[in-house]
Amino acid sequence: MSRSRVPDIVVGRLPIYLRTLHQLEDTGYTFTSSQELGKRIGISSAQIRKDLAHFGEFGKQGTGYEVKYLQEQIAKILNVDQDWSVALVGFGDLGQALSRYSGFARKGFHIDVVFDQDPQKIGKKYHEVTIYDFEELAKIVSSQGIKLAIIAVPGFAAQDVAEKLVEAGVRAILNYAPVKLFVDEGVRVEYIDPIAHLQQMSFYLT
Amino acid sequence: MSRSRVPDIVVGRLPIYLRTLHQLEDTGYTFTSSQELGKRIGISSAQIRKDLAHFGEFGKQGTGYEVKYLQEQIAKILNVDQDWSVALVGFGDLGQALSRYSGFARKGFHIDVVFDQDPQKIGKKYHEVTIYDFEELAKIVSSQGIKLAIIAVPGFAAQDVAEKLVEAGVRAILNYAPVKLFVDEGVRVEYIDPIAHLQQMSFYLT
DNA sequence: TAGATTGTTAATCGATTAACAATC
DNA sequence: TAGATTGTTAATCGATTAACAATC
Repeated sequence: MSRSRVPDIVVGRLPIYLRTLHQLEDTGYTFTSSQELGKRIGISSAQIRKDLAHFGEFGKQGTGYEVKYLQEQIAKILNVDQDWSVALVGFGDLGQALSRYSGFARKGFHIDVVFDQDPQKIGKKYHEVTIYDFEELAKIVSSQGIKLAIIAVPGFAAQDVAEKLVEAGVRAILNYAPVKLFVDEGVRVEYIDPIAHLQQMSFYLT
Repeated sequence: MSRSRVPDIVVGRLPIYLRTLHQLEDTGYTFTSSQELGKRIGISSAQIRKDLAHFGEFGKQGTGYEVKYLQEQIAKILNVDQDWSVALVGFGDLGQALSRYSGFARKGFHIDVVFDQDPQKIGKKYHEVTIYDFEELAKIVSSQGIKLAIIAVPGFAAQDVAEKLVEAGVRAILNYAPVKLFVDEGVRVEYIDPIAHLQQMSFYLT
């Protein structure tokens, strides 16, 4: 079964499944079912079973899924059964907040290098991280084999940063800048845009 | 033409259209076309025309759309031709970063009140914002008629906070906690989950 | 007029849901 | 055995794309 054609929308739900399985585990569940999961996530049980079927068979008729086992399997599928080294570009307000946020590391995404172009910041250490000159990005990212990056620079600079990152070997970018990024096919980009979400919701307000 | 059945996915694209129109305006464009917009956003021109058709006719055959006019119309549709007062709940690392982020206010979403349950923080002022006791949430939110809120509390506390917010009259919630929120029908919830995005992308890494 | 682009309808594509035989 | 739940197929639903008459 080739994974190359698993719909992106299905892959996007796997982290939610994983999260929910952790919550079930914390609550003391040993087994669960597609129905239970669906209820907690807010989708149908059929969708969960169909999603999982893309990757194999993980349950037992009559009894459902073993929480721990399904958790491990999904973690493996997502490649989050290992740690990842992440580059952060941009150390303004947002970048600083992201670098201080412990949630990334707790889930295995370690922000190991940070870049900025401000001479005031370069070379300094803030809360354990050293800021490198943006000029050194190519050298450092490629020598450390970093595949994941977070962009937290102003919109006008984001496309340029993305190109440099991809050039240096980055294959996936989490982009906080409010611009569409155009990158080589095969490089993944995900967007975080809270303003867009607020605007979408304000549509429904009176 | 009833707007009550505009698909949510269409509403979700309007902020992107708006953003792109601003960029075009900044670059000096007076007119644009669905093709131009589509190219910049990465979707088809047909989709843009079809999306806009839900709300009226905004273009001219042969010449396309006037940038400024379409901008104003979409802003009006989204209700972002006015300012909104926003409540922020949770003043930990994330909440502090959000309250310091000027991007919300710049787009008309003003974080006017902040709540936390930590007695160490309550009553203090940080960068112009005063922190209120979580106990006062109902009173303050309802008396100020606040309809929009941002949740930045730990996962285990989020559902409880959401219920209190809705009780106090909040109709739309931007949720940074990694949990599904169950709220009354008619209350909108959007989720910000960078970890989920990173995990989704790591699926594609080797 | 000729070229360009809209708004809209029909065709296609893909995702979700319903249903059920298999089986624990 | 009886009840529960899986994995999977078929039916439904909804979103995207293609195509084109209308018209600036």
